[in-house]
Amino acid sequence: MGAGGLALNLRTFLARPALQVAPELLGATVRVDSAEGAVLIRLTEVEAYEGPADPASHAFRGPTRRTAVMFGPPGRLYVYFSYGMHWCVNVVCQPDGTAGAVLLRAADVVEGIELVRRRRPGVRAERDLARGPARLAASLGLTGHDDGTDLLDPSSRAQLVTGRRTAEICNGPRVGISAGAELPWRFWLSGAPSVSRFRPGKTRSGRLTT
DNA sequence: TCGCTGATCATCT
DNA sequence: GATGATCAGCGAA
Repeated sequence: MGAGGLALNLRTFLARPALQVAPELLGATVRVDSAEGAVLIRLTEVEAYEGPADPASHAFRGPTRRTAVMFGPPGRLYVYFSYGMHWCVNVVCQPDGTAGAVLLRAADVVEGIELVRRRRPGVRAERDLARGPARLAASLGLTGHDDGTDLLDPSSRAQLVTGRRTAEICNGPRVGISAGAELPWRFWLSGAPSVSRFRPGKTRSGRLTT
């Protein structure tokens, strides 16, 4: 098959608002190669961050040195350092010149689980390996060094492969933000064991439509 | 299972 | 100088 054509379709797929792209990324896989081996994960939870219109987005106040990648072409990784100790990974959306990104919040490890366990010693449950944005980044071995990596360039060590969804999609409020927290822009696969347990709002009966 | 807290630093005001 | 798209560990219920 023509890898170039596939990449072109993916580019078009990603050059849309994050709100549209985010739910469709669920079930897709991300592969990251390294000297130690490859790790393959299947996305189970994501969050949409739009551009300047979204008060919770890093792009809210326009482009800065850190957020420059978000304003560039779609299909690249936006990796940022958070809370002084964690890395978080986004996939850039929207056409070149417009900001938007999808935060990768959780995933199931499909391949390379031995390597992931070496990277995350002390984690027992398999579902916890990549549950949460910082854990996901750690599992993949991604850091600020990978900021700007083009997921659609075959020579990149990180690759995005669209996949078939196998479960229903749920949505709800985003996690860990103050502004725009009421927007239901977090999406996850129903019943996926690796989905974050965080439920902001403290509503115990936070049952979302099936 | 839930809720609180400390750790720790790049980025921006 | 303040802030944060977080996590792990702890104690209480």
